[in-house]
Amino acid sequence: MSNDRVRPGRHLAAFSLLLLWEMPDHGLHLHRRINGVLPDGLQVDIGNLYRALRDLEVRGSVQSAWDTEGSGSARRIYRITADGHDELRGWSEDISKRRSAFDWFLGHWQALAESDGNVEARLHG
Amino acid sequence: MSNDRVRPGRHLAAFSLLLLWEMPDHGLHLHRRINGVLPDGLQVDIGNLYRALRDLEVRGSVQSAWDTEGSGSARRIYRITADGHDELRGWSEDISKRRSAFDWFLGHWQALAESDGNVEARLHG
DNA sequence: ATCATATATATGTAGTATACATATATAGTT
DNA sequence: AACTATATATGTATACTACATATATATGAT
Repeated sequence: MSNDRVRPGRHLAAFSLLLLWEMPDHGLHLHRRINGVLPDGLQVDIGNLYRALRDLEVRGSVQSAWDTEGSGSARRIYRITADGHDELRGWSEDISKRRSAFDWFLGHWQALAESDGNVEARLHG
Repeated sequence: MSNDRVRPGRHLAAFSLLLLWEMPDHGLHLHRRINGVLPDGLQVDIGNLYRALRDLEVRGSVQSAWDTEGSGSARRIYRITADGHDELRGWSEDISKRRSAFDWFLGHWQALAESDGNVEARLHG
């Protein structure tokens, strides 16, 4: 449970769940929040975010309700569920592993680049 | 250049290039080396590795040659090229960004989990 | 009133990546 | 000759990403 949902690449779901835990939100604003924490080059596509949110709702990890209060177009507000917290725990384990792998990669890349003079050349050249 | 090849998910290419920089190798042995540095749950499929190596060769990032010396079946030995080093530099930038995003994710997840008592419950409960 | 723009939620689709299954050939062992 | 291990692949369904387009409502300008 929780972990059998975790598959490679689906980190849009992970970030969505985490930010919805911090605060329930609607798609477009969540999009700004996600892209606010992601670096350039990893920015999320709004269409894919809407799809990810619907998928999360289908599998019960979030619930949504229309919000017609206030001004502007109606917004669908998403909030995380108990199942969503389970899924999120699975994501944290998955992402922790990936970060370890990336640490290994970057450590070894730097070591090789330095021994090859590449980094020295770019830093001091 | 270098960076326009970097696309999400293709980290098999990144790890292959890095390990081939450390040492030229053939597919099956490279497979063992990659899985040796990757944690459980991120293990690489051998079929996908062979495909990744052919793709790398098509775009000029590695070169291969048959090795019929020694005992056993003939092996196709791959070695990284100058273009491969360029591609690898792009990967290191991409992976560095992803690690930052993962750092943010894990930091915030832990903070939320602690404030929610989840981690405390699992550690001391 | 009407036109343009912004907000908000979607769908269409091509290319790529991943997981899991299967195929083919050669070499070594009994 | 049969069996097993090594080595290199291909087949394929599903999923993810990027980029384009569609639809509806609300707001502001003229």
